[in-house]
Amino acid sequence: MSSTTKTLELLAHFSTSRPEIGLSQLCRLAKRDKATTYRHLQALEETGFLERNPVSKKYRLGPIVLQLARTREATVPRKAGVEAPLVALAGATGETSHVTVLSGKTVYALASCESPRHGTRAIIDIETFPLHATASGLCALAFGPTDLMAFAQKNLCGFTAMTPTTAQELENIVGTIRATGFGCANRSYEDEVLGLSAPVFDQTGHYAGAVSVASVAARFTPDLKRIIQEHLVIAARDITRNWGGTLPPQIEEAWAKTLSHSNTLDTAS
Amino acid sequence: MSSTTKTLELLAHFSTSRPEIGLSQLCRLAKRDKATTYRHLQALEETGFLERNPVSKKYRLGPIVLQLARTREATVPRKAGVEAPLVALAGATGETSHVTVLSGKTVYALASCESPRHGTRAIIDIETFPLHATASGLCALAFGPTDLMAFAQKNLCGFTAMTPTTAQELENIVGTIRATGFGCANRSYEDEVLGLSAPVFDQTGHYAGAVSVASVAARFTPDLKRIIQEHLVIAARDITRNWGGTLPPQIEEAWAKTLSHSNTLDTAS
DNA sequence: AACAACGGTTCAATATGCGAACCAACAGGA
DNA sequence: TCCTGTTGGTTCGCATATTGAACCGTTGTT
Repeated sequence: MSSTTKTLELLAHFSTSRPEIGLSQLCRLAKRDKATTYRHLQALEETGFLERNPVSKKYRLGPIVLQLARTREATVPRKAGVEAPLVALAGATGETSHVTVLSGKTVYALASCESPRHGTRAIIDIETFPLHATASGLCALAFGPTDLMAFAQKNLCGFTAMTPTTAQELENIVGTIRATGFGCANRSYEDEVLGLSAPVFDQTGHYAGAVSVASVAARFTPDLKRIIQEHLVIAARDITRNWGGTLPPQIEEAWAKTLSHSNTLDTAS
Repeated sequence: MSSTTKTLELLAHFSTSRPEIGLSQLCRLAKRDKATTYRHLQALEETGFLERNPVSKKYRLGPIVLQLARTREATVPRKAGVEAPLVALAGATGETSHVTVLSGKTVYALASCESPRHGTRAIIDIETFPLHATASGLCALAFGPTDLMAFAQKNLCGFTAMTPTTAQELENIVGTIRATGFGCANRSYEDEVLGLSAPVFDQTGHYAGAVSVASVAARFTPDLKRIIQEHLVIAARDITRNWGGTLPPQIEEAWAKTLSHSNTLDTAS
């Protein structure tokens, strides 16, 4: 791993829930040496990726990332095409909805939207999604580049008792997803959360990301599952269209087939 | 210069006007070795800062920057981004300084900062600034949305003898502001106050607001004007940067031109 | 076929990053 | 007051990761 990679990985520890980090704290989070981390922080500071909070002396993200984000969005307008379908999806299902994008071998959160319908709801506070344990990640394995599966199988860490930890388990799950057209992660990443997702495609015709609904497992029913799936289809179609892509016919067929007899499927599928 | 710094500097070459760059092209732009640049690009790609356009094979910014921007926006709201430059501006000019934002057709005060240097000083105690009579308002007319002028001309109320009250007067003033890059309101809102302002831009590339200095007219001199203008430029650059924006080149050009021969201009300009 | 430009790779030399150890400042607690 | 545990920051010798000239294979143009 290059020095640059290690440096840039430090930025992943900043989030809305932990927006400012001091040197020692970051060393613990990243499990790194203090001197090294300090030099890394200095490099990030002098390039504008981090700045110091003048009062707390801690480090926080710098203004340059706003600049880069604007360029990215101007280059690949993704975020703008997601807002409306996402709000509609959260409203229709009453559950937290989010969109992820696949870049290289990593699944990133792009946007998320909570529904106020229930007091308890799933919170999407991670930046990158494990391939084997989340609905979005499984969707990428099922419909994304074929070399992703081999990569995922090298890192089958268990998050809950339900997390698939063998290559065979994972293959089976992905096979089901290919057949149904919907990613499903039943308490495999967090104990109380059940995720459902549908793939989204871009103008190159490749898998681009997934739109997902994270439901509280305790209130999940076959009825809710069907409602979520129906609206996932709508959202996936909308977003795919907004991104200039088209849905492969086999995806549409899988969806149609799944929905036509979804009442006969149980929630564990 | 560290390896990481050199790597991160590569990202600066991506912009809305040049959103995708190939290896050789980037080597020329950055005046770097090809092998080195290639490794740098790989580091940026595996951390998600860059991704390959699957059709053109060129590099472009990755989705992770959107994530970082969201965190930054949540960490440092707009108001926080003006504090430090505003204090510096007030300190350097010895005059009351403030920042306004344009929202719809209204110019609001966002923050203000007084300097203790003089016993008499301008007090910014209004919440919204008239478009045709204040430096901030005139700045919005000169660099903001084009439909603002028509709106302003419908309400040319006179505050002092110097307030422009005809559409033609206002057009002339705004024309001067576009040419110089600085808003100027010479006793047109309050009898004893002369305001100078510079525009600030946000991540959308649009006019976002103005940073201004309100000076007591009686002690205004060409020397003070020049000092204020120089520090307005610094503050406008800083705030624009903190808000994730970039200054249009024509603004920078206008400033450079104005400052290069400001000693030949009188205070009434 | 010749040519140029492209992305990508090799390898010796050395610049660069590394981390244990160390400093100074600060903040409770006894 | 001392003691202890923080914090951010620095030093220095060693080892290795980084460097760039040169090279390679492919693609597209003339």
